[in-house]
Amino acid sequence: MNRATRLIRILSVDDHPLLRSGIGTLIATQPDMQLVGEASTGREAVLLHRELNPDVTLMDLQMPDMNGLDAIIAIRSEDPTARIIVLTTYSGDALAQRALKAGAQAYVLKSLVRTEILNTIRVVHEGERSVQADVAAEIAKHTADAALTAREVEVLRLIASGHANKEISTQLSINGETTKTHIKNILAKLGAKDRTHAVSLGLKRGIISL
Amino acid sequence: MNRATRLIRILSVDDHPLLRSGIGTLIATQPDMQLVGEASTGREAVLLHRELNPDVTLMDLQMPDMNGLDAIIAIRSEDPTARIIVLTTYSGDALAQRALKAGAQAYVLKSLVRTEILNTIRVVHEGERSVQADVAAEIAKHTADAALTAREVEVLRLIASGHANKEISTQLSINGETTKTHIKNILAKLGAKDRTHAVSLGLKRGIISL
DNA sequence: GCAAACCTCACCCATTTGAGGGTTTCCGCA
DNA sequence: TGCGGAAACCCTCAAATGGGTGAGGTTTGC
Repeated sequence: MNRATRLIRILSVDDHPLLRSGIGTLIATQPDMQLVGEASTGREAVLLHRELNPDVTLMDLQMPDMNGLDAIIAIRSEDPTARIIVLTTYSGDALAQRALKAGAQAYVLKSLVRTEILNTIRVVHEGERSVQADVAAEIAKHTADAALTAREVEVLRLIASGHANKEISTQLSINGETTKTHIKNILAKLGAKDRTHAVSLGLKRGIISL
Repeated sequence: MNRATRLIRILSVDDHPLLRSGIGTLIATQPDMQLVGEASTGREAVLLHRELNPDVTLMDLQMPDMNGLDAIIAIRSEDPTARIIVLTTYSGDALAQRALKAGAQAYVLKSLVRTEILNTIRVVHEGERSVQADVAAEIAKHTADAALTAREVEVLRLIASGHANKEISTQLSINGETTKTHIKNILAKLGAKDRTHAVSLGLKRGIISL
């Protein structure tokens, strides 16, 4: 129970081996930290977390197989006390807000200098939430006006893939009119002129990704 | 002249400190390689390359201040024998082709396993052309059919911003029918179902950016 | 000097999209 | 238990989009 006598056990989740390696060496230089596992997909992360029960998990959001957000949800449902720090490339990422809502404790930009990442790990391990100040501001800017529902995000994703309304309706097993309703709501919420603009804004704000 | 007795001196250029760190530790494990410098912007890369004159440079394409492509052009104009390996996140990146044209020797995905990256460094250091040929062919697959003209890229960029055909026509001072023609050509070349899909593909292939 | 792109414009026509209104059902939460 | 949001469905109609096809004028490279 005494933190000073016990290493912070860390699980690192990222699909880029080079990045994981960077995190690994960073942690290796810290006397109070220990890397206990690495995962390259969300699915692996869930399994490893169950097995290792780390103190802190560093989680990328964009990954193949199972994305970071779903992984966070899965992990937190198994272990509501799990402490997870989201690592992401871009600020203004709408996924970040959802990740925090899903139970992540903090949100850190990958481009940050090492010391700030280490600080965040320690702060989160102490049990406090921590979100980068500028990131929080960036998120706040886009959350009040543009909070798409799960269904709308789904539709937006299909739009980005080039699907016509009919195809979207088929894929989601809903009526064509319903698809149009969703799209109208998406355009209104994002302040987009048309579907194409909506995709651009969605990408810019991290609501969807390529 | 004797390679076996001399370390491969490497310059690493990436705006993510964690990724640079990963590359650093990767190289540190290799007896025949040595990391001699790190840069986080294109501008820094040009200065450091001039100062250090490394054997091989690992260069990210997406960076603040000066992007990797411009950095490659600058470096190669100073030193036409410079060996540069492009590191990128996505395959099918149109920027990659331009980077090769600008004088880069190879093109490697960041998500590749470590050994393949190391192999590429060695091969490029040997000065073999085979890599470039292979990669060029690989990329040609994605770019031969999708070589948009300057005008078409301009139109695609405006589409991505959410502009309607009329607005595009006005901005470019061309007839509405001409705009339609350009868009038709864009859709055909990219193999896109509609303008929205074209934007997605354009982003994915690095033809345009947000 | 000619072929090959590229940019430009034109016309026809089917389909898709998006702006206006609506209604109903369900679910969580106060 | 009633309120609000989300999700589904319905209707009309003007505007925008995209496919097909052709055809001038320019620049560029062989």
